[in-house]
Amino acid sequence: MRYAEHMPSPTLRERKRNRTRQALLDAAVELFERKGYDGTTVADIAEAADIGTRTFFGYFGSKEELLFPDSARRVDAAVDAIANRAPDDRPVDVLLRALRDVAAPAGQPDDMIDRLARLRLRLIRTVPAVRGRALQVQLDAQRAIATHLGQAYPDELDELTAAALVGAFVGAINGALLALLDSDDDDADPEHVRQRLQRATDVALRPWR
Amino acid sequence: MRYAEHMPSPTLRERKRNRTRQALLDAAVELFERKGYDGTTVADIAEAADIGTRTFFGYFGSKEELLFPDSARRVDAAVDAIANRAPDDRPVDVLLRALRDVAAPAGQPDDMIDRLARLRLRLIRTVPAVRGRALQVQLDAQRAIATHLGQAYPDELDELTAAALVGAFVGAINGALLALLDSDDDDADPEHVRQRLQRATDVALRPWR
DNA sequence: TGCGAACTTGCAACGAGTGCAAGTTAGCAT
DNA sequence: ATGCTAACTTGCACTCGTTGCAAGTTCGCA
Repeated sequence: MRYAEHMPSPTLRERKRNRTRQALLDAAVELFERKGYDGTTVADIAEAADIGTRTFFGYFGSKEELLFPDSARRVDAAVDAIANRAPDDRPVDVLLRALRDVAAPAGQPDDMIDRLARLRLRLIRTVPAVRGRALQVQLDAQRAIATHLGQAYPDELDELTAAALVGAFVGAINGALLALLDSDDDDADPEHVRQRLQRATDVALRPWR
Repeated sequence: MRYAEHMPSPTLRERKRNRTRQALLDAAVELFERKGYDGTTVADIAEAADIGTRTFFGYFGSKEELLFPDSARRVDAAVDAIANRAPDDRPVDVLLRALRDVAAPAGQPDDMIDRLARLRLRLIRTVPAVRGRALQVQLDAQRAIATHLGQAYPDELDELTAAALVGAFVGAINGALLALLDSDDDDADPEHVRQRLQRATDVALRPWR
């Protein structure tokens, strides 16, 4: 598929680097949960991970980036989903599968990842800076997906239509999800929520099918 | 309609305040154009408007806010458009009119507003912080419109579906616009841009007609 | 065993944003 | 007019995110 270069961590340096990176993530999640996002400084996180404050920025470009550590991998997964389409797939089918991979990338369920996901969701709702960053990450993913989808169906989708299509789907899901989040009858039934979401986006996107 | 309280600027204080606010906006636009967004400090802007740096934050909550000075008015216009719908309008029709009002609020064309709009578009493309803020403003507008649209058609749209629908529309337009903007790099002619925007929304919204 | 590249770190600095306290000024009732 | 109050302005000191720079340290590899 193409993640061959991530599997073996051969060099010592690389292993150390990964360990430090993970330590930063763990420390950040723990501190954000305990003292809140704004109540936690980058210096706190660095100290908890036992590195110099300055060094933090060699690992993450900003404080917010800690909350979206795997955005690149997710986009890759979506792009792969487009590349590996079946010959008789329609653009909409491919897009739906790609979007599923962005939302929940393949891999064994991991406690720490789940914890991060929940934390992220809460912070997106409550911290403007985090919300802003989330929207930017989403936009980047959207752009990448649109480009690849357009290239996958050059005859049926010009660049513009591909971008509009992807925008509509992402926007619909995003809007529904947002509404769900701030009409706070929150996370009761994960399955029930999924169905409501499915129904809402189905109605909204019917014209595109 | 409901902007009665904005027309007369009776009190001296209020007039002065408006003047200072406008001076800040003018200074900001001029400086951003001349020295770039990141090359301009809040202190620069305050000095150019002849007020103390500290006072700036009594007028705008942040540097980015300077670029979205009328966001509240725009949302109001969209909400009004929903309230003043014709009895036989379909949700989609209403939504279209509301979105048109967000994009270009009614009022006589103003040079300074046009200049600001162009500057904003350029900075959204080039400055991440501005892009993030723009997305947040858009999201807020989306939320307000979805709520009111849902209330206007309580029988046909539940909150969730309304949110998904609005999200799909906005997402489609946004996606198309984005593609258009970063495919071609020109932005000079105001009329050319308008046509381009028209074409993008046409493509984006075709499926709904 | 070295040598160069990559990494770490402290320091100084800049800019956004905020709380506070002291001074001004406009609005308004008398 | 007079004076009281609320609103506004401002400087100061401070926190925090972020960056450039100039050491020093460590690793990979020939």
